[in-house]
Amino acid sequence: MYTIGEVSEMFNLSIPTLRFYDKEGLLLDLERDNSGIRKFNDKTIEALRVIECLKKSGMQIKEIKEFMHWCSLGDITIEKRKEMFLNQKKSIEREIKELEKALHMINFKCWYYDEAIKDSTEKRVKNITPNQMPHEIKTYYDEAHK
Amino acid sequence: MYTIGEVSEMFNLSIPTLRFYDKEGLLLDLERDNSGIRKFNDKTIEALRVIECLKKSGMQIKEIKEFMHWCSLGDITIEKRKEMFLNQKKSIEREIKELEKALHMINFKCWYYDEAIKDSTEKRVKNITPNQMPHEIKTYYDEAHK
DNA sequence: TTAATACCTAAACATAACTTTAGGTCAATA
DNA sequence: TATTGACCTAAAGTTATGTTTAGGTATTAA
Repeated sequence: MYTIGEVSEMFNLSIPTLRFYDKEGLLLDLERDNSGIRKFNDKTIEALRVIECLKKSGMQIKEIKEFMHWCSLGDITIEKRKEMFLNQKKSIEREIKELEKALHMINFKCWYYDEAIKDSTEKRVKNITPNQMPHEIKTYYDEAHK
Repeated sequence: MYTIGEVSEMFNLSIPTLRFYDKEGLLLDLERDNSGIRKFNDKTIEALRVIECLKKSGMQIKEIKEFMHWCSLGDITIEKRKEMFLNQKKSIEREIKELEKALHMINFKCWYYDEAIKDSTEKRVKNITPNQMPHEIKTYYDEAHK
């Protein structure tokens, strides 16, 4: 059993944020003691791990809430939950691809500014055509401009 | 030269969003015709490509604005700009790693629900210990719970 | 000439996800 | 006994990133 302060440290989430998640219905298994103080057990901790993951993958709080609700309904929602994770998987994979595309542009820009720094000016590098670029830089450029 | 409507289609950004970017100082090279209508030239288009990339990589509008301002100051800001792209590169790489971590949890959950679906209940799979999991699933599990 | 279309502005509104504030409880310590 | 520290609530405030609204201009098509 953990207090809200301990959990706050464990997950690097502020205390108000944890209360907010509770209020929003993300922590369905959260217990309270006699005087109303939150007691986080292993189930809630595991829920927070899942929440962390779903948030990172771009899911909104109300969707996570819906998922938590499904969990509370038991075995009849197994297929729904599986489908949700499958969608989330696709969504993360798309996101990673997008980030890799952005990385290509960034790599191109890093090369570009390295060249500019050599000359102390953008003048020369600004006019380089794709065919004059080093091969792997051209690849970045083409990817970013396709 | 493109109109705002054309650019909106090209980048899949709404017309109000483009006007908003302009107002926020992201489109410094944007020209206007006599009657005040925006004319997007190749330089603005390229700026939008960079904006798209920086946004995808998690940068905020006011930081992008600052970068655009640096660009307008010319060669004296080359090093600053290089540094910014280098930081952004690190930031994207961190982000990709985070997403891959989330993907591990998701892959574990997909396996978990596949097993549960086979049984029509979570009862059995819920109690499987890491050592009883298929090897690659255990890897996901360990990664997600480390 | 009138009507449609594509543009313009300023300002208000919307939304998600928190954070801050103001006021209160409760148990342990000086 | 008084104070400190960790918790509680409800409600208001904040921030980023747009979107919507209301009212106006300019060009073209019927």
